[in-house]
This record gives sequence, structure tokens and C-alpha cells, in this order.
Amino acid sequence: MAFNQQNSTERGVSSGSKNKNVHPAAAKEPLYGFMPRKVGGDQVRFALEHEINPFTKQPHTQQYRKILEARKKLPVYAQMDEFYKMFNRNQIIVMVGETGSGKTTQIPQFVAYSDLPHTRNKLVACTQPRRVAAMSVAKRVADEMDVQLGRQVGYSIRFEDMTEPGTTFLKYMTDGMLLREAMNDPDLQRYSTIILDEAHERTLATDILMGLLKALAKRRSDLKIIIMSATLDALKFQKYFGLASDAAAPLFKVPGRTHPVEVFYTQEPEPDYVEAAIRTVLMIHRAEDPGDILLFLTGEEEIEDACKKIKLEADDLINQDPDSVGPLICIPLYSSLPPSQQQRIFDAAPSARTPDGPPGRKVVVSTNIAETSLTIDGIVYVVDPGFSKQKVYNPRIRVESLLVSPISKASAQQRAGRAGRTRPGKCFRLYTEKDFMSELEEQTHPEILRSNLANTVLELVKAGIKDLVRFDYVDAPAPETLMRALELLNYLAALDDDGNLTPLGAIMAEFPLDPQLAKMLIVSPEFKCSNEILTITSMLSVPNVWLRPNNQRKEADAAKALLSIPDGDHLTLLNVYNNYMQNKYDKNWAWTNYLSARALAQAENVREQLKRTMERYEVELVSIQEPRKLYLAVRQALCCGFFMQVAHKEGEKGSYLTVKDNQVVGLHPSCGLDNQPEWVIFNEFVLTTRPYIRTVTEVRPEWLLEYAPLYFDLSSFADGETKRALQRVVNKRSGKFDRVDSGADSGAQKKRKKA
DNA sequence: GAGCACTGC
Repeated sequence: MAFNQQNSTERGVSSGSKNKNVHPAAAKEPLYGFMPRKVGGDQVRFALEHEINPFTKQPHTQQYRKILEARKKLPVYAQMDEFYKMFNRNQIIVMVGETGSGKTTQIPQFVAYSDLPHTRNKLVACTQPRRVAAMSVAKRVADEMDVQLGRQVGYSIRFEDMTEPGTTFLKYMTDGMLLREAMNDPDLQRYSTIILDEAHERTLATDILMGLLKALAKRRSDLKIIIMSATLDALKFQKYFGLASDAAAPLFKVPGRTHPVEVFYTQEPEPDYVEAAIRTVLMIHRAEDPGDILLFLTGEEEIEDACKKIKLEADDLINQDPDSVGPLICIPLYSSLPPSQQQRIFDAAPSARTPDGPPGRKVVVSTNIAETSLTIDGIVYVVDPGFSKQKVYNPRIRVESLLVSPISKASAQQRAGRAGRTRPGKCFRLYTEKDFMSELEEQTHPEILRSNLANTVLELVKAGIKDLVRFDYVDAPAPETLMRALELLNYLAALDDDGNLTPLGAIMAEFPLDPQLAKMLIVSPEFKCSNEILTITSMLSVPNVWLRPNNQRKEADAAKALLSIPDGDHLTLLNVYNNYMQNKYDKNWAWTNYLSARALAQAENVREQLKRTMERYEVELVSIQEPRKLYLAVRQALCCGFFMQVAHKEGEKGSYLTVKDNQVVGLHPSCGLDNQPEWVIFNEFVLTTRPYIRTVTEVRPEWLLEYAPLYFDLSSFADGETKRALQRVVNKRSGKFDRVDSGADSGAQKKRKKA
């Protein structure tokens, strides 16, 4: 096994320590004698202490020296020699490091000193699941290396490439960005080492990258790979990345630096976890030492509700016993809150009302966002009811939905750990220890097992993966999920019948969009409405733009009605965006119309990015001047992407049946259609209190037959009202298509006037 | 007559 071999080539060069005789050349050149991938800890420490920064040739600053002293105290720094021994001898390493080990900032630097990418026109990449992490870690590492961010050390995220080609050799990036690069350069030739950080989070992009990198390691023996993860998952990754079938990849382990957290369980299961959570928070406030509380709940409504109740009950307690109960503030936290509100979690706890009075306390009530994305210092108590909203995918009806489900053991541990960041803490689990041991899954199912994979499959095919079913996944998705994705891509003509990428599919893959949206956008010039489809696509790619504050629902609905287009919600989105652009001079326009300025600005940003991609692939930007014709064209273009998301009205009660999948659905209450058209196309199927279709536009069956003849081949339909309705259209259409076409339109117009 | 858990391109 390579792991245990002596490396004879290493001995000759490991003499660069400052304690020994320094070669005269090394006095000027800190990296003198460094051989790529044969570098040892002594040499690197010598370079770190050197007068001169080897990458800028400038003298090191005071700040550099100060940060270096702090770096030396990190657990990972003490294991530098061990790291180089393992790194030099292995192509793939799995590394575990608990929070506070310094792995994210230090390991990529260690690698850079060994790879010497700046001398070989290469890059070391380190991926992160989130943009903010990529940005902030890159900034920190640039400071540590005494270089300017964006030069030797940079980052690359969607909408922002903070790197300098030819200069940057250490790059932090989102996992999604690296996946995009792999699509166009499957060998990732620019990189000497690729580090996947936070691999235990198992994002879709990280999982796919692990598969691609495992295969790539066999083609590129010069490429090194480091998988960084939390402890629990290490063995799985070691086995997966073992290059021989029986050998596991070596493990590099670094202890963390956190404080102990005492865990408490309830004696009995709690029937109402929200009620129990509120009770526990108040119990802590009354009985425990000072320190802030973090409570995990599942969603916005639950959180706002709990905050109100906690506030009310805490005020009661204070009134009853003002001498022993301190003031309490309750701060909600979830992603759709505006950033200014999210900042409140960093406010200090309220101070005591009198100099010797009981101290105040801060309670943060949060979704899972506080489990990974955001860390709040000062948390000493965590209340964990054991639930979160999780995405589930049903490939049979192609529906993703959110379900409140029990969390995994790994997730529970992560939550508990949030109590021990600044000092020893306590975690109150609102379930029994027995349930923790026997009912909770070890790990949260990776995203790849819970998602619609249409997008991913297209990316993989573009990256040159021929056989998706036999691809070496860390966890293989259900075959039906893959079949559903392949089927969709085939109907969209992105893949041919043999599963090969078509020229259309190759362009579709270049757009950061779901395949349906990409297809619709690419064909839209044929309908002379690509400007408008571009806008609609952008609006569909950002969070909901409609605001509906609890106490102003009527006003919000009225404002929305003024912007609505009766033919369909897609056209309403177009109208909203155009109005937004026309009123840009008015800073309050979005707010006075109950629209999210943040989401609209995002749509504008996305639109610019998509526009650049359209220009690169020569997808024309065109419009029709006459509004009525334009709207008609837009609705036709929609059919080219979303013909598999059509519903047909059944009976008079306003219920619809989705075509082919035969799901009974209702129009979502947010739908702006002023009648109930016989045929509609929808953007999404949501499963909440009932099955709903959301963002809906009226279409004509003739368009479906015309633009998606394969999917609307009547022989493929089960008998039923939908098939009979389509059959009638086919019969009428034979011979006099144009007349029927305009007739249907005026019929719909009349109906609308009546309503 | 209701909801965006969280990310990412």
C-alpha cells in the first residue's frame, strides 16, 4: 500500500530549516530548493518565517507576522509534517477536521507550497457549498498570505470572478462553479490539486464532482484530490476513493477546537414540539446561567408564531417576578428575511434593567440556516425539537416538495455543536434518547437522492459521461429518477434516442437554468419574442417577487391585481419586470407595489447573465411590437419548454388533471387567471395542504399538438376526457387549422368579458 | 384561498 512506503526521494530536500545552515540562495529566495510535491514541513516553515514573501517578492508586513502567530496555534498547523508526508505519497486524501481546526484556510495554503502552482501555470482550487464562504475564506487567506485578494489568491462565484488569470494560483470557488468548468473541460487541466471542502454536506454539485474526480484521477495521475469532511462520513469517502478495490484512501485527521456541550433528552416524546420548544426556552431563561439561546424550528410561519408566543410569555414571567427574571429579546431568522433583519442576530443581548438586576438574554429562533450557513457567536444553549423541512422528490409524478421530517443524527450533532463555539454549552433535545438512538437516521439523505435530476443529467452528459446509470456515484440515485430525467431531456430534444447530446442540448447545458427554461429560451427567437422570454425566464429563476405582509394582505392583493395580465401568470411576471424597469427612478416603487426589490434586482442580474450567454451562442434577441401578437407568441413559446407541464380542466368545479401524469390539481390561490381556461401550462406543481399548480398560463391545445407532436401523440394517452378533448382538436384541425385557431381565441375572449 | 427549508449555476 502506497500509504506505508518510505519515500526515498524526499530525504535529500528536507533540510531547509532555519536552524540549519541556510544556503546563500535561500536567503533571497524563500522557496529555494523546493521541488513540487517533494516539499517538507521544515522547508515550508522556513519560507513562512522568511523576510521575503515568495509570491510577491515583497518583504512580509507586520500584519502578516501577527496573523502567522495565530496560525501557528491552529491544530492543523501542528500536523504540517504529517500532512506533507501523506500528501506527497498519495493522489487522493480524505481529511477530517472538526470546526476550529483551521482546515479550510490552512490546507489549501499547505498544498500551494507543495504544488508550487505559480511556477507551473496551474491552480489549486478549494470548493465551498456557499458563495459567502468562498468569498470570506478567500479574503482571510489573502490576508494570511500577505497578498491582495483577487491576485495570487482569489475566488470565483456566480456573477463574480475575483481572480487574475496567470497570477491567481489559489482559488476558492463554489462547487457549482467547478462543476460548470468540468462540463467544458472534463480533464480540468488548469488544476494541480482540487480540494472539496464540506463534502459531508453532500450537495448535489459536490456529489457529482466526487464522481467526476474519481474517474479523472485515473486519467490524470498528476492531479491530486483532497476530500475534506466531518468525522462521521470519513470512512465512506475513504472507501469510495480507494483506488484499488480493497484499499481505502488514507485519512488525515485533525482535532477541532470546540467546547464540550452537555446534551439533555426528554423523558417522554413530546406531542407538540413547538409548544415544548417554547416551554424549554422559558425554562432556560428562568433557571439557567446567562448565555444566548438558539431554537431550531422548520419554517417562517412557525418561527414568527413562536417568537410572538415566547415574547408574550416572557413578559408575563417578568411581570410576575421582576427581581429574578431578566429581559429577553426574540429574533427570528430565515433566508427570506431581508439582510438588514438577518443582521439582528448579531445584536447583543439586552442588558439588565437595573445594575444588579437579572441579566438579559437573546433568543434566536431559526430554520436550518443556522445549522450550516450562519454561525452566531455567544450561543450557549441550543433547543432542538428534531425536525426540519426537507426536500423530497417523487419521480413517478415528477414532483419535488417540502416535508417536515425528523432530522438525522449527524444533523442533531451539528445543532448541538452550535452551543459550544464560545464556551461550554447545553443542548436540550425535545425527544427521548431512545428515539435518538433508534429512530433517527445516521445521515441526512444526500441531495442527489432527493432531487429532480434533469439538470444534473444534462450536465453529466455534457461532461462526457456516457452511461449515467452505471456512473460511479457515491450514492446512486433511484433508476426511475434517472429515467425521468433522460425522458424529459429526450422530449426536449436535448438528447437523441440513444442518449447522445444533440447540438441543441449542448447549448441548453450552457445556460444556468432548468432544461425546460433553457429550451424555451433558445427557441424563442422563432416566435419573435426572445426579449420577453428572457425576462420571464429570469423572473422564474429568482425567489417569489410578491410580498404579502400579514397585516396588509388586502392592499398587497390589490396591488398585485393592478399588475396582473389575465391570460396568464407568466405574462404578469413580464409585466411586473417591465414596470419595474420603467420606474427605476423611483426607489420606493417596489415597496409601494408590494414587490420584493431584492428579488427584482436579482432577476435583473440573472437576465444580464443569461443575455450574455444568448449572445455567445447567437440566440437572437427580438420582439414583436404589437402587444396582442406579442402575448400570443410568448404563450406559444412557453409551450415549447413546458409541454410536459400541462393541465386540462375536468368538470366545472375548477379542478384540473395534469396531462399524462393524471394528478388532480387546483389552480394555486395566487394564480391571476380571471377564468378557468380549459388548457393551461404551469411552472410548478406544489404539494402543500392540497396539490396545486402555480404560475399558470392559458394555452391552446393546437399549440401543444403542433410544437410537441411526440409528447402529444394520441396513441400514447390513456383513455379519458383529456384524450377525447385532444382527439376533437385533431379532428377539427385536419384541413382547417387556421379558422379553428382564431375561433377558439374569440371564444375565450367572450368568456372572459362575461366573467 | 395559500406560502420560500437551504444552497448553487
